[in-house]
Amino acid sequence: MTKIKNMEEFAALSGISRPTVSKYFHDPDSVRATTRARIEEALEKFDYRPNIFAINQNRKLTKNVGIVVPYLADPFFAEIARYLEQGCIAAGFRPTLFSSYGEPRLENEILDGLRSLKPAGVLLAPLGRASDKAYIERFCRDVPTVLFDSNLDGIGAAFVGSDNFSFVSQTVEYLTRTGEAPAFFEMRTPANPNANKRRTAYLHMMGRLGFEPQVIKVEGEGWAFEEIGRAGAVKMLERNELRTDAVLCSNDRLAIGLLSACYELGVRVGRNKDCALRVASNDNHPFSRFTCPALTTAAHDYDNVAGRSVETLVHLIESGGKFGHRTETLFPARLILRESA
Amino acid sequence: MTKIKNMEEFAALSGISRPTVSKYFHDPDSVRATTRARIEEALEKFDYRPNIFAINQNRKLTKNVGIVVPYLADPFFAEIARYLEQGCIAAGFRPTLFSSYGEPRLENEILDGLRSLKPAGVLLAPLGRASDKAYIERFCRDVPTVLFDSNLDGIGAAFVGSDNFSFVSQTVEYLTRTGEAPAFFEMRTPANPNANKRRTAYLHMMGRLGFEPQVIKVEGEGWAFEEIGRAGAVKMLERNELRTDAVLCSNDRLAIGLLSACYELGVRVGRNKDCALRVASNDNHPFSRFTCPALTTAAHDYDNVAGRSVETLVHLIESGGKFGHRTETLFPARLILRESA
DNA sequence: GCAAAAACTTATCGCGCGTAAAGTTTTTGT
DNA sequence: ACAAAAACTTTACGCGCGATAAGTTTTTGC
Repeated sequence: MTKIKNMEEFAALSGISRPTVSKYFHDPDSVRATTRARIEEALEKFDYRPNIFAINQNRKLTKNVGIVVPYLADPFFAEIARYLEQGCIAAGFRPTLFSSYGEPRLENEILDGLRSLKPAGVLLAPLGRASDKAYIERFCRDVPTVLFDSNLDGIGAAFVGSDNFSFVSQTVEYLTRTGEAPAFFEMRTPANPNANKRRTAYLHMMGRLGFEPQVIKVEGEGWAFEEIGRAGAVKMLERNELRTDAVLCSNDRLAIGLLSACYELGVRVGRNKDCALRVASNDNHPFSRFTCPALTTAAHDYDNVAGRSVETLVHLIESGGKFGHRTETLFPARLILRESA
Repeated sequence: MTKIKNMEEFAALSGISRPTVSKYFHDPDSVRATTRARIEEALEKFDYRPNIFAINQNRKLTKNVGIVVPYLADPFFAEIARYLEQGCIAAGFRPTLFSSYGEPRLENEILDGLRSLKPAGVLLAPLGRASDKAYIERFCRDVPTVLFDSNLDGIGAAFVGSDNFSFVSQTVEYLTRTGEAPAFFEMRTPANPNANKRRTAYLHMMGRLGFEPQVIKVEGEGWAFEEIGRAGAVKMLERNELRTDAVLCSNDRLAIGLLSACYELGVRVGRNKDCALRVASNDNHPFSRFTCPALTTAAHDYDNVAGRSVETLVHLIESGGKFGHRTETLFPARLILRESA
């Protein structure tokens, strides 16, 4: 088991010329089966791996893929990042995960750093409202990028996400069918464009069904949604602002805060007779099963959103980094009934 | 604003020789103030960045740092990863984040991939029991590595984590002082060595205080701790196994599941007279504030654990990758009293 | 079995930068 | 002001691999 320094040495030991070995590492199926076997035999004996920096320096197209999410400490993004990473690896790419942790400055820096990684493509869930859109647009002009989760009009080669109307229409329909029409509970200045789409969908659905809408906007900035939801809910409940006994939260993290407030104030939540409030929400956050009571929510299709995002990116890369026109793919929600509504 | 191809061109444009420019990028303080000014002036005008692959290929020591955690969808690890990333950046390194998602095979693959990144150092929170310890040990022999959160005896140049005895002693002391002595609630085969230390500390404390210990071991494998805790708690409560009215959970995620079970079964949790159970736990998980009731827990010193981990790694790197002897640094817990106990 | 196609070999260049040596200029301390 | 030290410039090589061209061997199809 000698230590192998470079591909030259390894090629000599395997009895194959270096260019052919190089071809093998680029795509094992591009060489003859017999030579592939000889290389792989040598590979077992000598445990050599090409120098990744030398590879990337010289290849025009690397196998790197950047995955950028707005806040990794949010289990929703951690979860979808997990799917995306696995999808990229399965497609033969080397994903690297980045989180901008809610800071536009950091988001820009990540894109800058990504540039110098010469990535074949990037999967980007932008911060949203806070994003430096011109900056991102410039980035997308240079690097094949698929946006996911959070759409920015016209930016990136494609968008893959969830159909917010499907989310809200199902919960509103369910709530109105089984009880009173819901109020809508959200942040005053949501970080994410999905929030706006959800509010619009709520207003639309209420109009269509002939109910009077009520939108409760709570104060707070940043990504501490649970605390913002809790504090806002305390105010809302103490002031008795609700004109109905049902609340639809813009997202599960707000709902978690709201349920926490209800518990503190002794407001019973659920669909039983002795309950004062029904609460539903959106996202199927990994913890929504464990709130008290368990949260009725509209679930993202994690599998399909992540899967299609990767597919689209691979397709984009194979198409040379440009699409004829920008596509937007939306997956519908799946309503998950639990105890809270 | 011409496009600059390489350092040669940039050096010419800035009026400084290439080797000096190279030195500047390695360490801006290593060049004279006047030349530094000239370079930085040119840098603003021309926006050039050295090719990161060429740098890393030729430097014996890169500025890369790998951060490896066992499960990034666990907000505890996402949170500590956030601190670590920021610490590494502040120290002038380029961190890359990896998660083994509970799979030993993936953990090994990450270490393999890390090897070829020639990292200056690695911050590793191993899976624990499931880890391939021989594999990790071999890795640590080649790459300067600081373990954090989860200790593996003798592996890595140093360990930084939390003092499990401090966690458990404070909660046990508090619970016994204010009511009945607690039972200990944990997984039968915990993934993490901290769990074993916590059980031992519990038994020790109970002995010291003269109480009869009771350890409840719930079934379940993997990293879905909430569901394991919930299912186990349902069984425990239905069978009426508890010989006390207080439960100390091994970690917050189990506690979240337990609280969920209590809610479902109508068992009131808290320190009020009308409550049937008190629940305390360990970790100060980001969501522990929002459980119902809010969870009394022993908090990790995120700041110090992450800060010291980075410090130790930087020190290790500056020492040439080896320490005289392996150090273990433990930070005590801070007891956080909330409604659950 | 034969020609064409496919896969291989040898040879050579280039990528962008780190690094070292030798010579030149600038700064420093007194 | 002067010598020593520090910082710079020029020159040159090497890192490990991608890529290409020209020539050779093997495979393929009929």
